Amino acid sequence: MNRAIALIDVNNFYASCERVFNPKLNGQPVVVLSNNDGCAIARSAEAKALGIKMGEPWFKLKDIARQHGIIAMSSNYALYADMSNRVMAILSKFSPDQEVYSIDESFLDLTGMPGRHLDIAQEMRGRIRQETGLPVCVGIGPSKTLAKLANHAAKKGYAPDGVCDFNGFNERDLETLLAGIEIGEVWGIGRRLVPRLNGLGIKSVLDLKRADPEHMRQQFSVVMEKTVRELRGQACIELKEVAPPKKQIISSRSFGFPVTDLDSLSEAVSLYVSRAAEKLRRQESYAALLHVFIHTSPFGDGPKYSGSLSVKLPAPTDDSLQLVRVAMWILRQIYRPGFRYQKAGVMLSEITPAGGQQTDMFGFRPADDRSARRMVAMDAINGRWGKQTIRAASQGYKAPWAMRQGNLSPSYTTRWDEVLLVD
DNA sequence: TCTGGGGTCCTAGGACCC
DNA sequence: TCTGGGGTCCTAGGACCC
Repeated sequence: MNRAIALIDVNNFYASCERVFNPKLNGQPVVVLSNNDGCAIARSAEAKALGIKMGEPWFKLKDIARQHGIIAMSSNYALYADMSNRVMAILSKFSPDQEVYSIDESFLDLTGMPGRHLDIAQEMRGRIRQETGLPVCVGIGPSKTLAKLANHAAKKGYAPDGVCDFNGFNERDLETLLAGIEIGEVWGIGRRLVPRLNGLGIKSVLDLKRADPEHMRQQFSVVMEKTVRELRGQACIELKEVAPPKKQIISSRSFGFPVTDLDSLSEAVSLYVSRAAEKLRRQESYAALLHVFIHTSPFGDGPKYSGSLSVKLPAPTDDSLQLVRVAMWILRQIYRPGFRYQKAGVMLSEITPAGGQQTDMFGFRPADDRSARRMVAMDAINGRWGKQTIRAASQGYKAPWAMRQGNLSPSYTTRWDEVLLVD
């Protein structure tokens, strides 16, 4: 039996979330900006129609924004994460096999489900719209790559009502459709590969589908071979139903203003390490390698510097305080005075599951169990009383470098004091 | 003045070993 | 002067994704 994999994706997710709680934004061109209000990372359909590109710096858009009355919102990740959870929970009712692929996308395996898949997809759309207010599109196909492509087709209006099921197409119609889509739209074909493929005469998705998988593997890599096979309807990429633990954890931010002194950098790095360590403990892992980096802005004429260093830890750990200590040491090694730093960050890697390390023959951790108990207490207190209630002293309290958020929407769904009241 | 953040996988090439 | 061949492991960097 043909596989039927669905890809459900919220239209203009961040912009749509803002609209749910602020209907004045409906029909208006809306963009959501990245941290520091740096770049446009989400656009409503109206903003896209004005030619606003993904990732475009906001300061370059101010003129066109004024002309057309574009509304810019600072990103509100607490709100988007909460809305995402609601959408995913609704979708999970439609199939036992779900992969939450990103904050606004989910694969569902519908293979063998009774009833027309088009109807099931419409029911998903209806329930999500009704229960969250968010608009979604659904693409269905025999492989993940084709499901993604079907979703694209639905969004572009190749199929009616926001749903497209490639399994319901006959071969000729499907090929006609694929012949009209550029290869850059295919999942896994990015900026660099498009010109190389074009050079081989492969321009449309249909061309790529008709390429020889073996040959493509030789010319490119096994990834490309899988893409070609998936386009032919052969599922090569399985659904990942349980999210595997992260192999690396990054925490980094651009500063709201250039930072020059070691003290401020120390505060920032200390905060980032603590955040990364929290994520590490949440997935019950230890890290053995800590990497810290700082750099100046890559743009402009000012003097540029980029410093980074990795340190192998004496033993894998999940202890914020130990990690902060090492990070502070690294920072002192890579810091150079006289530069205007724009960004700092840390990365934890060589991650292994907790347990196993540092246990004696009876399965107990030796004396330094205090560290583990300290972290449990710290996470519990911060969970109860709010992030950063307890923290390393090196984090400081002022954070003058913190990011700018000029137009942040309230935390409608995650803070009692900001809940939207309707009368 | 102002340019995001967080991930994964694959490959090539060097180091090292026998 | 002459200087093999094959295997593994590791890392940096490139490509992609949202």
